[in-house]
Amino acid sequence: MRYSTKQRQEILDLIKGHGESHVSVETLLSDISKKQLNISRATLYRTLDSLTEEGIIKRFFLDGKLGACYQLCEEEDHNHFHLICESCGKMLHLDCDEVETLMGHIEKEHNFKVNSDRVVLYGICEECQSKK
Amino acid sequence: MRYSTKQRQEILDLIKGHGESHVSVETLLSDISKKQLNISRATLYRTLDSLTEEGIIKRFFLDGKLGACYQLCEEEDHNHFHLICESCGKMLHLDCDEVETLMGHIEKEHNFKVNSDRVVLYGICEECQSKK
DNA sequence: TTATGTGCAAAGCGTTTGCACTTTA
DNA sequence: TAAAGTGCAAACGCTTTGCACATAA
Repeated sequence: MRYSTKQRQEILDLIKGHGESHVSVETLLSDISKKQLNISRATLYRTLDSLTEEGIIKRFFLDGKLGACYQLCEEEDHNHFHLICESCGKMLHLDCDEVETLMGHIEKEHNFKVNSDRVVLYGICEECQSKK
Repeated sequence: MRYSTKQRQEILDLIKGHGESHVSVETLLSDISKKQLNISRATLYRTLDSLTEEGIIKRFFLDGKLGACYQLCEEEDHNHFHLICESCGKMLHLDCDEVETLMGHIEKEHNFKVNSDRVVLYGICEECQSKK
């Protein structure tokens, strides 16, 4: 049985506060100190682990960036990919027929069952393209 | 100017020995000790860094797996994605029209320029599917 | 011979853990 | 009050770095 503690609730709120985008542990620690919450590093890590195990948040790593990032899991009733801008770090959702087509193709023709939840396409977003 | 040393050559050979698949630092260290090569950890890490900077190999992280993995960069004359099996770790190449279609779609309709080199789709390969 | 690479050991840094204490249900 | 969570500090594991020595060009 899992207890609902103040720390757990506050950590989840912090992550929710970042909406759809990912948060690093570093950011969470700085959020914690800014808001003067009493949450130790150990509790933060332990809570992130259990939230991940429970499927409430998910963990991933950005190439070139040290340390894990987390974000809320979404209700998935259909496949979609994520786009992450290599320049600004922004995350976008890619949720269209072409994704379904590719997934279907890979499953049928390549006999590989893709876990779309984990698919991240890196690149450069519109804004960052026009900046240069 | 970059020197061509015995260690550098041996490290590159080890990576080449793994062909298209990725190698962890841990694996390289065990290769080194098996073959009784005189290469220190520090040199390994420094060499991996410089090979990465030079674009000869590339580094990436697998979710859930601690530590970096490396693999040879390929000559890319066309876009392709990688498939990595979450169960056995095997890497496959996905190089077909559907990838081109999706890339074109994302670029035109979503104004996002995908770096296909970094795209990894995780899932379960044919063999591992039939094992269960 | 001088710029670059190497080895060693120590330090760095994100993360985990042991243990005593606190809180939840 | 029993099971689960917390805080602290120490430990861990991967990676980086300072420094003296070795090697390539």
